[in-house]
Amino acid sequence: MDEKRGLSLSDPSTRPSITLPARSTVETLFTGGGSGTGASPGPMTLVSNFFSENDPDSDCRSFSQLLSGAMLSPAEIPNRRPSSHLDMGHYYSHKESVNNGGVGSGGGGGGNVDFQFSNNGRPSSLVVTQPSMFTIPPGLSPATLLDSPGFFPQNQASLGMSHQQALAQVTAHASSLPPIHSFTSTTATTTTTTTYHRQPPPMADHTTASDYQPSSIAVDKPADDGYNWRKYGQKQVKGSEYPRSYYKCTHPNCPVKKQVERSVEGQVTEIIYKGQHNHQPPQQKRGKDSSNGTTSSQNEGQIGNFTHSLTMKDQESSQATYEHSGSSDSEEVGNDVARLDERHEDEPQPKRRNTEVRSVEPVTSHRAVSEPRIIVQTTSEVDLLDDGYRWRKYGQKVVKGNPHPRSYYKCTTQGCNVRKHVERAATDPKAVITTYEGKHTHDVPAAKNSSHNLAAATTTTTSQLQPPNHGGGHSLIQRPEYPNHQQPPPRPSGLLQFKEEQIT
DNA sequence: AGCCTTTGACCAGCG
DNA sequence: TCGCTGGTCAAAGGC
Repeated sequence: MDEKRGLSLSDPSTRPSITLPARSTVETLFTGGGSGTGASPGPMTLVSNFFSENDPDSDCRSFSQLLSGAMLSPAEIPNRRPSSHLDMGHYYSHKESVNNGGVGSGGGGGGNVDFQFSNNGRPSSLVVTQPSMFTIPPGLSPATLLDSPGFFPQNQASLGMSHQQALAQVTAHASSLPPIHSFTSTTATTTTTTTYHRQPPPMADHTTASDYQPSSIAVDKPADDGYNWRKYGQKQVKGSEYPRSYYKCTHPNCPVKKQVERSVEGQVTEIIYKGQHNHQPPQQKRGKDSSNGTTSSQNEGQIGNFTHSLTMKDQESSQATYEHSGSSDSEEVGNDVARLDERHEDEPQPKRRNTEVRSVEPVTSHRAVSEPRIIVQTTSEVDLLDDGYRWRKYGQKVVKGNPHPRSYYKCTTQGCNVRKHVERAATDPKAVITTYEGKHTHDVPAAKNSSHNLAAATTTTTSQLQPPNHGGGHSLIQRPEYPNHQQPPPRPSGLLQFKEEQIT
Protein backbone atom coordinates (compact mmCIF):
# COMPACT_ATOMS: atom_id res chain seq x y z
CA MET A 1 0.00 0.00 0.00
CA ASP A 2 1.22 3.31 -0.88
CA GLU A 3 1.58 5.00 2.40
CA LYS A 4 1.21 8.42 0.96
CA ARG A 5 -2.34 7.63 0.14
CA GLY A 6 -4.81 8.81 2.60
CA LEU A 7 -7.83 6.81 1.87
CA SER A 8 -7.85 3.47 0.33
CA LEU A 9 -11.12 2.38 -0.94
CA SER A 10 -9.97 -1.12 -0.75
CA ASP A 11 -9.69 -0.83 2.92
CA PRO A 12 -13.05 -1.36 4.43
CA SER A 13 -12.07 0.39 7.55
CA THR A 14 -11.50 3.59 5.73
CA ARG A 15 -14.35 3.50 3.39
CA PRO A 16 -16.88 6.20 3.57
CA SER A 17 -20.23 5.37 4.84
CA ILE A 18 -22.52 3.91 2.36
CA THR A 19 -26.00 4.95 1.78
CA LEU A 20 -27.86 1.92 0.85
CA PRO A 21 -30.36 2.17 -1.89
CA ALA A 22 -33.98 2.06 -1.32
CA ARG A 23 -35.32 -1.35 -0.94
CA SER A 24 -35.90 -2.91 -4.16
CA THR A 25 -38.97 -4.49 -5.35
CA VAL A 26 -37.38 -7.71 -4.57
CA GLU A 27 -37.32 -6.90 -1.01
CA THR A 28 -40.85 -5.81 -1.21
CA LEU A 29 -41.45 -9.22 -2.37
CA PHE A 30 -40.14 -10.58 0.82
CA THR A 31 -41.59 -8.04 3.05
CA GLY A 32 -44.97 -8.35 1.65
CA GLY A 33 -45.16 -4.87 0.40
CA GLY A 34 -45.36 -3.13 3.65
CA SER A 35 -47.63 -5.36 5.51
CA GLY A 36 -44.77 -7.19 6.94
CA THR A 37 -44.45 -7.38 10.60
CA GLY A 38 -41.07 -8.81 10.64
CA ALA A 39 -42.18 -12.30 10.30
CA SER A 40 -40.71 -14.16 7.50
CA PRO A 41 -43.12 -15.01 4.82
CA GLY A 42 -43.54 -18.49 3.71
CA PRO A 43 -42.83 -19.48 0.21
CA MET A 44 -46.35 -19.02 -0.81
CA THR A 45 -46.38 -15.56 0.53
CA LEU A 46 -43.18 -14.89 -1.13
CA VAL A 47 -44.19 -15.98 -4.51
CA SER A 48 -47.59 -14.58 -4.15
CA ASN A 49 -46.20 -11.21 -3.36
CA PHE A 50 -43.85 -11.64 -6.11
CA PHE A 51 -46.25 -12.37 -8.81
CA SER A 52 -49.43 -10.77 -7.85
CA GLU A 53 -48.76 -7.49 -6.34
CA ASN A 54 -51.01 -4.81 -7.59
CA ASP A 55 -51.43 -6.25 -10.89
CA PRO A 56 -55.01 -5.95 -11.92
CA ASP A 57 -54.64 -8.16 -14.86
CA SER A 58 -52.42 -10.62 -13.29
CA ASP A 59 -53.20 -14.18 -13.73
CA CYS A 60 -52.40 -16.98 -11.50
CA ARG A 61 -49.78 -19.19 -12.80
CA SER A 62 -48.17 -22.26 -11.58
CA PHE A 63 -44.51 -22.85 -11.57
CA SER A 64 -45.00 -24.84 -14.65
CA GLN A 65 -46.69 -21.99 -16.26
CA LEU A 66 -44.02 -19.67 -15.20
CA LEU A 67 -41.46 -21.89 -16.65
CA SER A 68 -43.46 -22.37 -19.71
CA GLY A 69 -43.64 -18.69 -20.06
CA ALA A 70 -39.94 -18.54 -19.69
CA MET A 71 -39.62 -20.61 -22.76
CA LEU A 72 -41.72 -18.39 -24.86
CA SER A 73 -40.31 -16.10 -27.37
CA PRO A 74 -41.45 -12.54 -27.44
CA ALA A 75 -43.60 -13.34 -30.33
CA GLU A 76 -45.35 -15.82 -28.19
CA ILE A 77 -45.85 -13.40 -25.43
CA PRO A 78 -46.70 -10.23 -27.20
CA ASN A 79 -48.44 -8.70 -24.29
CA ARG A 80 -45.82 -9.52 -21.87
CA ARG A 81 -44.94 -6.97 -19.35
CA PRO A 82 -41.40 -6.39 -18.59
CA SER A 83 -40.29 -8.78 -16.06
CA SER A 84 -39.13 -8.01 -12.66
CA HIS A 85 -35.90 -9.28 -11.41
CA LEU A 86 -37.61 -12.27 -10.19
CA ASP A 87 -39.84 -12.73 -13.07
CA MET A 88 -38.86 -16.04 -14.39
CA GLY A 89 -41.43 -15.88 -17.01
CA HIS A 90 -39.72 -14.50 -20.00
CA TYR A 91 -36.55 -14.27 -21.84
CA TYR A 92 -37.13 -11.26 -23.89
CA SER A 93 -37.87 -7.83 -22.84
CA HIS A 94 -38.31 -4.88 -25.03
CA LYS A 95 -38.56 -1.59 -23.40
CA GLU A 96 -41.32 -0.74 -25.75
CA SER A 97 -43.34 -3.31 -24.01
CA VAL A 98 -43.47 -1.61 -20.73
CA ASN A 99 -47.11 -1.02 -20.96
CA ASN A 100 -47.95 -4.34 -22.19
CA GLY A 101 -50.25 -6.48 -20.30
CA GLY A 102 -49.22 -9.37 -18.25
CA VAL A 103 -49.08 -12.81 -19.49
CA GLY A 104 -52.19 -14.54 -18.76
CA SER A 105 -52.10 -18.11 -18.24
CA GLY A 106 -54.66 -20.08 -16.70
CA GLY A 107 -54.30 -21.51 -13.39
CA GLY A 108 -56.56 -21.23 -10.61
CA GLY A 109 -56.37 -20.32 -7.31
CA GLY A 110 -53.06 -20.60 -5.80
CA GLY A 111 -53.41 -23.01 -3.01
CA ASN A 112 -50.66 -24.52 -1.08
CA VAL A 113 -50.89 -27.63 -3.03
CA ASP A 114 -51.09 -26.21 -6.43
CA PHE A 115 -48.45 -23.61 -5.92
CA GLN A 116 -50.11 -21.27 -8.24
CA PHE A 117 -49.20 -17.73 -8.16
CA SER A 118 -50.35 -14.56 -9.62
CA ASN A 119 -48.17 -13.05 -12.16
CA ASN A 120 -46.94 -9.63 -11.85
CA GLY A 121 -44.79 -8.37 -14.58
CA ARG A 122 -43.73 -5.47 -12.68
CA PRO A 123 -42.58 -2.70 -14.91
CA SER A 124 -40.29 -1.12 -12.48
CA SER A 125 -36.81 -2.37 -12.32
CA LEU A 126 -37.24 -4.29 -15.38
CA VAL A 127 -36.90 -1.77 -17.97
CA VAL A 128 -34.39 -2.91 -20.38
CA THR A 129 -32.61 -0.01 -21.79
CA GLN A 130 -32.01 -1.34 -25.19
CA PRO A 131 -34.31 -2.68 -27.75
CA SER A 132 -33.88 -6.15 -28.90
CA MET A 133 -32.71 -7.21 -25.57
CA PHE A 134 -33.70 -10.38 -24.02
CA THR A 135 -33.92 -11.36 -20.48
CA ILE A 136 -32.56 -14.58 -19.35
CA PRO A 137 -34.71 -15.90 -16.64
CA PRO A 138 -33.09 -16.03 -13.31
CA GLY A 139 -31.07 -19.05 -12.82
CA LEU A 140 -30.69 -19.94 -16.40
CA SER A 141 -27.32 -19.78 -17.91
CA PRO A 142 -26.97 -18.39 -21.38
CA ALA A 143 -26.05 -21.75 -22.69
CA THR A 144 -28.98 -23.35 -21.09
CA LEU A 145 -31.15 -20.64 -22.29
CA LEU A 146 -30.04 -21.13 -25.78
CA ASP A 147 -30.61 -24.74 -25.49
CA SER A 148 -34.12 -24.22 -24.48
CA PRO A 149 -36.94 -24.58 -26.90
CA GLY A 150 -38.54 -21.40 -27.88
CA PHE A 151 -35.64 -19.29 -27.09
CA PHE A 152 -34.42 -18.63 -30.51
CA PRO A 153 -37.27 -18.11 -32.85
CA GLN A 154 -37.12 -14.41 -32.77
CA ASN A 155 -33.67 -13.93 -31.66
CA GLN A 156 -32.45 -16.03 -34.40
CA ALA A 157 -34.23 -14.00 -36.95
CA SER A 158 -33.12 -10.75 -35.54
CA LEU A 159 -29.56 -11.75 -35.45
CA GLY A 160 -29.60 -13.35 -38.76
CA MET A 161 -27.85 -16.41 -37.60
CA SER A 162 -28.79 -19.88 -36.89
CA HIS A 163 -29.53 -21.35 -33.58
CA GLN A 164 -26.30 -23.19 -33.69
CA GLN A 165 -24.37 -20.15 -34.61
CA ALA A 166 -25.87 -18.12 -31.93
CA LEU A 167 -25.45 -20.89 -29.51
CA ALA A 168 -21.84 -21.14 -30.34
CA GLN A 169 -21.45 -17.48 -29.93
CA VAL A 170 -23.23 -17.15 -26.71
CA THR A 171 -21.55 -20.17 -25.40
CA ALA A 172 -18.32 -18.61 -26.29
CA HIS A 173 -19.36 -15.60 -24.41
CA ALA A 174 -20.33 -17.69 -21.54
CA SER A 175 -16.90 -19.12 -21.48
CA SER A 176 -15.46 -15.74 -21.36
CA LEU A 177 -17.74 -14.93 -18.58
CA PRO A 178 -15.79 -15.22 -15.49
CA PRO A 179 -15.67 -18.74 -14.45
CA ILE A 180 -16.18 -17.25 -11.21
CA HIS A 181 -19.65 -16.42 -11.00
CA SER A 182 -19.57 -15.29 -7.52
CA PHE A 183 -22.26 -14.14 -5.34
CA THR A 184 -22.40 -13.47 -1.75
CA SER A 185 -24.66 -14.47 0.94
CA THR A 186 -25.08 -12.43 3.97
CA THR A 187 -27.51 -12.46 6.75
CA ALA A 188 -28.18 -9.72 9.13
CA THR A 189 -28.00 -11.86 12.12
CA THR A 190 -24.90 -13.72 11.33
CA THR A 191 -23.16 -11.47 8.93
CA THR A 192 -22.26 -14.55 7.15
CA THR A 193 -20.65 -13.75 3.92
CA THR A 194 -19.90 -16.27 1.34
CA THR A 195 -18.74 -16.01 -2.13
CA TYR A 196 -19.61 -18.58 -4.65
CA HIS A 197 -17.89 -19.06 -7.86
CA ARG A 198 -19.28 -20.59 -10.90
CA GLN A 199 -17.33 -21.73 -13.77
CA PRO A 200 -18.75 -21.41 -17.19
CA PRO A 201 -19.50 -24.38 -19.28
CA PRO A 202 -16.69 -25.56 -21.44
CA MET A 203 -16.83 -24.38 -24.93
CA ALA A 204 -17.08 -27.73 -26.44
CA ASP A 205 -20.29 -28.63 -24.85
CA HIS A 206 -22.66 -26.14 -23.60
CA THR A 207 -24.65 -28.77 -21.91
CA THR A 208 -21.90 -29.72 -19.67
CA ALA A 209 -21.46 -28.52 -16.27
CA SER A 210 -21.47 -25.03 -15.27
CA ASP A 211 -19.47 -25.77 -12.32
CA TYR A 212 -19.75 -24.05 -9.13
CA GLN A 213 -16.61 -23.84 -7.30
CA PRO A 214 -15.71 -22.19 -4.14
CA SER A 215 -12.92 -19.84 -3.75
CA SER A 216 -11.33 -18.72 -0.64
CA ILE A 217 -9.77 -15.75 -2.26
CA ALA A 218 -12.74 -14.32 -3.88
CA VAL A 219 -12.38 -11.05 -2.17
CA ASP A 220 -9.01 -10.36 -3.63
CA LYS A 221 -9.51 -12.18 -6.83
CA PRO A 222 -13.07 -11.56 -7.64
CA ALA A 223 -12.93 -13.18 -10.95
CA ASP A 224 -10.17 -15.59 -11.27
CA ASP A 225 -11.37 -16.75 -14.58
CA GLY A 226 -8.22 -18.32 -15.77
CA TYR A 227 -6.81 -15.18 -17.22
CA ASN A 228 -4.37 -12.81 -15.72
CA TRP A 229 -5.43 -9.31 -14.99
CA ARG A 230 -3.70 -6.14 -14.11
CA LYS A 231 -5.52 -3.47 -12.28
CA TYR A 232 -5.09 -0.14 -13.91
CA GLY A 233 -7.53 2.03 -12.16
CA GLN A 234 -10.11 2.45 -9.51
CA LYS A 235 -12.91 4.89 -9.26
CA GLN A 236 -15.72 5.72 -7.00
CA VAL A 237 -18.49 5.80 -9.49
CA LYS A 238 -21.39 8.04 -8.90
CA GLY A 239 -24.56 6.21 -8.20
CA SER A 240 -22.76 3.20 -6.99
CA GLU A 241 -22.02 2.64 -3.41
CA TYR A 242 -19.04 0.61 -4.28
CA PRO A 243 -15.77 1.57 -5.85
CA ARG A 244 -15.13 0.23 -9.25
CA SER A 245 -11.84 -1.28 -10.19
CA TYR A 246 -10.58 -1.57 -13.71
CA TYR A 247 -8.58 -4.49 -14.90
CA LYS A 248 -6.91 -5.36 -18.13
CA CYS A 249 -5.95 -8.73 -19.36
CA THR A 250 -2.23 -8.94 -19.09
CA HIS A 251 -1.86 -10.99 -22.18
CA PRO A 252 -0.07 -9.00 -24.89
CA ASN A 253 -2.44 -7.36 -27.28
CA CYS A 254 -5.44 -8.75 -25.55
CA PRO A 255 -8.06 -6.06 -25.41
CA VAL A 256 -10.18 -7.57 -22.72
CA LYS A 257 -10.94 -5.47 -19.74
CA LYS A 258 -13.12 -5.94 -16.81
CA GLN A 259 -14.62 -3.80 -14.16
CA VAL A 260 -15.16 -5.03 -10.69
CA GLU A 261 -17.20 -3.49 -7.98
CA ARG A 262 -16.91 -4.54 -4.43
CA SER A 263 -19.01 -3.98 -1.44
CA VAL A 264 -17.79 -2.48 1.72
CA GLU A 265 -16.88 -5.84 2.97
CA GLY A 266 -14.80 -6.53 -0.01
CA GLN A 267 -17.29 -8.75 -1.63
CA VAL A 268 -17.49 -8.61 -5.32
CA THR A 269 -20.72 -7.05 -6.26
CA GLU A 270 -20.35 -6.70 -9.94
CA ILE A 271 -18.01 -7.78 -12.63
CA ILE A 272 -18.24 -6.47 -16.11
CA TYR A 273 -16.21 -8.00 -18.85
CA LYS A 274 -15.53 -6.15 -22.01
CA GLY A 275 -14.00 -7.53 -25.07
CA GLN A 276 -12.90 -10.86 -26.21
CA HIS A 277 -9.78 -12.72 -25.30
CA ASN A 278 -7.71 -13.39 -28.34
CA HIS A 279 -5.66 -16.03 -26.68
CA GLN A 280 -5.92 -19.13 -24.68
CA PRO A 281 -6.20 -18.83 -20.97
CA PRO A 282 -2.82 -19.07 -19.42
CA GLN A 283 -2.04 -22.08 -17.40
CA GLN A 284 -3.24 -21.69 -13.93
CA LYS A 285 -0.58 -20.89 -11.51
CA ARG A 286 -1.85 -23.10 -8.81
CA GLY A 287 -1.05 -22.07 -5.38
CA LYS A 288 -0.85 -18.48 -6.25
CA ASP A 289 -4.15 -17.15 -7.22
CA SER A 290 -5.95 -19.91 -8.88
CA SER A 291 -8.97 -20.40 -6.86
CA ASN A 292 -10.41 -22.58 -9.45
CA GLY A 293 -8.09 -24.80 -11.21
CA THR A 294 -10.28 -26.08 -13.91
CA THR A 295 -10.54 -23.06 -16.02
CA SER A 296 -7.57 -23.41 -18.16
CA SER A 297 -9.32 -25.20 -20.91
CA GLN A 298 -12.62 -23.57 -20.64
CA ASN A 299 -12.18 -20.64 -22.83
CA GLU A 300 -11.02 -22.23 -25.94
CA GLY A 301 -12.38 -21.16 -29.17
CA GLN A 302 -13.99 -18.05 -28.00
CA ILE A 303 -15.68 -16.07 -30.56
CA GLY A 304 -17.63 -12.94 -30.55
CA ASN A 305 -17.04 -10.00 -28.42
CA PHE A 306 -19.02 -9.89 -25.31
CA THR A 307 -19.09 -7.96 -22.24
CA HIS A 308 -20.22 -9.82 -19.24
CA SER A 309 -21.20 -8.58 -15.97
CA LEU A 310 -21.81 -10.27 -12.76
CA THR A 311 -23.51 -8.40 -10.12
CA MET A 312 -23.87 -9.25 -6.57
CA LYS A 313 -25.45 -6.33 -4.96
CA ASP A 314 -25.86 -6.58 -1.33
CA GLN A 315 -29.12 -5.04 -0.56
CA GLU A 316 -29.65 -3.72 2.82
CA SER A 317 -32.47 -5.95 3.56
CA SER A 318 -32.83 -9.21 2.49
CA GLN A 319 -33.31 -10.10 -0.90
CA ALA A 320 -31.51 -12.13 -3.28
CA THR A 321 -32.34 -12.03 -6.83
CA TYR A 322 -30.92 -13.57 -9.80
CA GLU A 323 -31.82 -12.15 -13.05
CA HIS A 324 -30.32 -12.69 -16.34
CA SER A 325 -31.46 -10.23 -18.77
CA GLY A 326 -29.85 -9.81 -21.95
CA SER A 327 -29.69 -8.20 -25.21
CA SER A 328 -28.68 -9.43 -28.46
CA ASP A 329 -28.44 -6.45 -30.58
CA SER A 330 -28.62 -7.40 -34.13
CA GLU A 331 -26.53 -4.48 -35.13
CA GLU A 332 -23.84 -4.91 -32.64
CA VAL A 333 -23.53 -8.47 -31.93
CA GLY A 334 -19.88 -7.95 -31.52
CA ASN A 335 -20.37 -5.78 -28.57
CA ASP A 336 -22.88 -7.71 -26.69
CA VAL A 337 -22.89 -7.74 -23.04
CA ALA A 338 -23.78 -10.47 -20.75
CA ARG A 339 -24.48 -8.81 -17.58
CA LEU A 340 -25.48 -9.87 -14.19
CA ASP A 341 -26.80 -6.97 -12.44
CA GLU A 342 -29.18 -6.12 -9.79
CA ARG A 343 -29.11 -2.49 -10.48
CA HIS A 344 -32.50 -1.08 -10.89
CA GLU A 345 -33.28 -1.01 -14.49
CA ASP A 346 -34.90 2.32 -14.33
CA GLU A 347 -31.85 3.92 -12.94
CA PRO A 348 -29.79 5.81 -15.38
CA GLN A 349 -26.64 4.11 -16.28
CA PRO A 350 -24.25 6.60 -17.68
CA LYS A 351 -22.25 5.59 -20.63
CA ARG A 352 -23.99 2.38 -20.94
CA ARG A 353 -22.82 0.36 -23.80
CA ASN A 354 -24.95 0.12 -26.83
CA THR A 355 -25.97 -3.37 -26.18
CA GLU A 356 -26.02 -5.25 -23.04
CA VAL A 357 -27.09 -8.55 -21.86
CA ARG A 358 -27.89 -7.94 -18.33
CA SER A 359 -28.46 -10.38 -15.69
CA VAL A 360 -28.64 -10.20 -12.05
CA GLU A 361 -26.85 -12.40 -9.77
CA PRO A 362 -28.18 -12.89 -6.53
CA VAL A 363 -27.37 -12.24 -3.58
CA THR A 364 -28.43 -12.25 -0.36
CA SER A 365 -28.08 -10.10 2.28
CA HIS A 366 -29.22 -9.31 5.68
CA ARG A 367 -32.39 -11.21 5.54
CA ALA A 368 -34.09 -13.45 7.91
CA VAL A 369 -32.86 -16.90 7.47
CA SER A 370 -36.12 -18.64 7.64
CA GLU A 371 -37.49 -17.30 4.47
CA PRO A 372 -37.79 -19.33 1.39
CA ARG A 373 -35.88 -19.08 -1.73
CA ILE A 374 -36.64 -19.90 -5.25
CA ILE A 375 -34.18 -21.72 -7.30
CA VAL A 376 -34.45 -21.81 -10.98
CA GLN A 377 -32.13 -24.24 -12.46
CA THR A 378 -31.68 -26.26 -15.48
CA THR A 379 -30.17 -29.63 -15.61
CA SER A 380 -29.25 -32.02 -18.26
CA GLU A 381 -28.21 -35.26 -16.78
CA VAL A 382 -28.84 -34.71 -13.20
CA ASP A 383 -32.31 -34.07 -12.13
CA LEU A 384 -31.98 -31.98 -9.11
CA LEU A 385 -29.51 -29.57 -7.91
CA ASP A 386 -27.87 -30.63 -4.79
CA ASP A 387 -28.36 -28.40 -1.89
CA GLY A 388 -26.39 -30.43 0.52
CA TYR A 389 -29.29 -31.72 2.50
CA ARG A 390 -31.06 -34.99 2.43
CA TRP A 391 -34.60 -35.04 1.26
CA ARG A 392 -37.34 -37.51 1.33
CA LYS A 393 -39.95 -37.33 -1.31
CA TYR A 394 -43.37 -37.36 0.16
CA GLY A 395 -45.58 -36.32 -2.62
CA GLN A 396 -45.95 -35.64 -6.24
CA LYS A 397 -48.60 -34.11 -8.32
CA VAL A 398 -49.22 -33.46 -11.94
CA VAL A 399 -50.31 -30.01 -12.69
CA LYS A 400 -52.52 -29.02 -15.47
CA GLY A 401 -50.55 -27.88 -18.42
CA ASN A 402 -47.39 -29.56 -17.36
CA PRO A 403 -46.70 -33.16 -18.21
CA HIS A 404 -43.98 -33.22 -15.62
CA PRO A 405 -45.08 -33.77 -12.03
CA ARG A 406 -43.89 -31.58 -9.34
CA SER A 407 -42.41 -33.26 -6.45
CA TYR A 408 -42.49 -32.52 -2.77
CA TYR A 409 -39.64 -33.24 -0.43
CA LYS A 410 -39.01 -32.97 3.22
CA CYS A 411 -35.69 -32.72 4.92
CA THR A 412 -34.91 -36.08 6.41
CA THR A 413 -33.14 -34.70 9.40
CA GLN A 414 -35.10 -35.32 12.49
CA GLY A 415 -36.69 -32.25 13.82
CA CYS A 416 -36.09 -30.28 10.71
CA ASN A 417 -39.23 -29.17 8.99
CA VAL A 418 -37.79 -27.73 5.90
CA ARG A 419 -39.60 -28.70 2.79
CA LYS A 420 -39.09 -28.05 -0.80
CA HIS A 421 -40.95 -28.66 -3.94
CA VAL A 422 -39.54 -29.06 -7.35
CA GLU A 423 -41.24 -28.37 -10.58
CA ARG A 424 -40.06 -28.76 -14.08
CA ALA A 425 -40.93 -26.56 -16.95
CA ALA A 426 -43.58 -27.92 -19.19
CA THR A 427 -41.59 -27.08 -22.22
CA ASP A 428 -38.23 -27.99 -20.94
CA PRO A 429 -37.79 -30.59 -18.26
CA LYS A 430 -34.32 -29.33 -17.78
CA ALA A 431 -35.66 -26.24 -16.21
CA VAL A 432 -36.58 -26.68 -12.64
CA ILE A 433 -37.89 -24.41 -10.00
CA THR A 434 -37.20 -25.41 -6.50
CA THR A 435 -38.92 -23.67 -3.70
CA TYR A 436 -37.79 -24.06 -0.16
CA GLU A 437 -39.87 -23.52 2.87
CA GLY A 438 -38.53 -23.17 6.30
CA LYS A 439 -35.14 -23.08 7.80
CA HIS A 440 -32.88 -25.99 8.41
CA THR A 441 -32.22 -26.52 12.06
CA HIS A 442 -28.98 -28.27 11.34
CA ASP A 443 -25.93 -28.03 9.25
CA VAL A 444 -25.42 -29.62 5.95
CA PRO A 445 -24.91 -33.32 6.32
CA ALA A 446 -21.24 -33.88 6.08
CA ALA A 447 -20.40 -37.13 4.44
CA LYS A 448 -22.71 -37.08 1.56
CA ASN A 449 -21.02 -34.57 -0.56
CA SER A 450 -18.44 -36.59 -2.27
CA SER A 451 -20.62 -38.24 -4.77
CA HIS A 452 -22.43 -36.92 -7.70
CA ASN A 453 -19.93 -34.51 -8.82
CA LEU A 454 -21.26 -31.98 -11.12
CA ALA A 455 -18.57 -32.79 -13.53
CA ALA A 456 -21.07 -35.21 -14.77
CA ALA A 457 -22.32 -32.48 -16.82
CA THR A 458 -25.03 -30.28 -15.87
CA THR A 459 -25.84 -26.90 -16.94
CA THR A 460 -27.06 -25.53 -13.78
CA THR A 461 -27.70 -22.14 -12.60
CA THR A 462 -29.22 -21.33 -9.37
CA SER A 463 -31.39 -18.49 -8.52
CA GLN A 464 -31.16 -18.03 -4.90
CA LEU A 465 -33.70 -15.90 -3.33
CA GLN A 466 -33.23 -17.04 0.08
CA PRO A 467 -31.06 -19.55 1.67
CA PRO A 468 -32.97 -21.80 3.91
CA ASN A 469 -30.29 -21.75 6.44
CA HIS A 470 -27.91 -18.89 6.74
CA GLY A 471 -26.93 -19.31 3.21
CA GLY A 472 -25.73 -22.79 3.66
CA GLY A 473 -26.94 -26.08 2.51
CA HIS A 474 -27.21 -25.32 -1.09
CA SER A 475 -25.91 -26.61 -4.21
CA LEU A 476 -23.32 -24.04 -4.02
CA ILE A 477 -20.37 -24.56 -1.89
CA GLN A 478 -19.56 -22.07 0.69
CA ARG A 479 -16.23 -20.99 1.77
CA PRO A 480 -15.50 -18.56 4.45
CA GLU A 481 -14.53 -15.18 3.26
CA TYR A 482 -14.16 -13.80 6.65
CA PRO A 483 -12.92 -16.06 9.32
CA ASN A 484 -14.95 -14.46 12.00
CA HIS A 485 -18.17 -14.83 10.22
CA GLN A 486 -20.43 -17.60 10.87
CA GLN A 487 -20.16 -20.16 8.22
CA PRO A 488 -21.68 -23.45 7.53
CA PRO A 489 -19.44 -26.43 7.80
CA PRO A 490 -16.90 -26.56 5.06
CA ARG A 491 -17.68 -28.65 2.13
CA PRO A 492 -15.28 -30.31 -0.14
CA SER A 493 -13.94 -27.99 -2.69
CA GLY A 494 -14.52 -28.73 -6.24
CA LEU A 495 -17.50 -28.90 -8.40
CA LEU A 496 -21.06 -28.55 -7.65
CA GLN A 497 -22.20 -31.61 -6.00
CA PHE A 498 -25.43 -33.35 -6.12
CA LYS A 499 -27.01 -34.95 -3.24
CA GLU A 500 -28.19 -38.43 -3.10
CA GLU A 501 -31.74 -37.55 -3.23
CA GLN A 502 -34.22 -40.24 -2.93
CA ILE A 503 -35.93 -39.48 -6.09
CA THR A 504 -37.71 -42.07 -7.97
C1' DA B 1 13.64 -7.82 -11.90
C1' DG B 2 9.32 -8.08 -13.11
C1' DC B 3 4.73 -7.70 -12.22
C1' DC B 4 1.17 -5.85 -9.67
C1' DT B 5 -1.59 -2.40 -7.02
C1' DT B 6 -2.55 2.20 -5.78
C1' DT B 7 -4.38 6.58 -6.84
C1' DG B 8 -4.14 11.41 -8.43
C1' DA B 9 -4.32 13.39 -12.76
C1' DC B 10 -5.81 13.56 -17.20
C1' DC B 11 -8.87 12.68 -21.17
C1' DA B 12 -13.15 12.11 -23.58
C1' DG B 13 -18.12 11.83 -23.97
C1' DC B 14 -22.31 13.91 -22.89
C1' DG B 15 -25.91 17.13 -21.54
C1' DT C 1 -18.44 26.21 -23.64
C1' DC C 2 -18.50 24.21 -19.29
C1' DG C 3 -19.13 20.99 -15.78
C1' DC C 4 -19.91 16.33 -14.64
C1' DT C 5 -18.73 11.72 -14.97
C1' DG C 6 -16.58 7.44 -16.33
C1' DG C 7 -12.48 5.53 -18.13
C1' DT C 8 -7.53 5.49 -18.55
C1' DC C 9 -2.76 6.83 -17.72
C1' DA C 10 1.31 6.59 -15.34
C1' DA C 11 4.39 7.35 -11.44
C1' DA C 12 5.39 5.36 -7.17
C1' DG C 13 5.74 1.76 -4.28
C1' DG C 14 4.98 -3.15 -2.81
C1' DC C 15 5.47 -8.00 -3.36
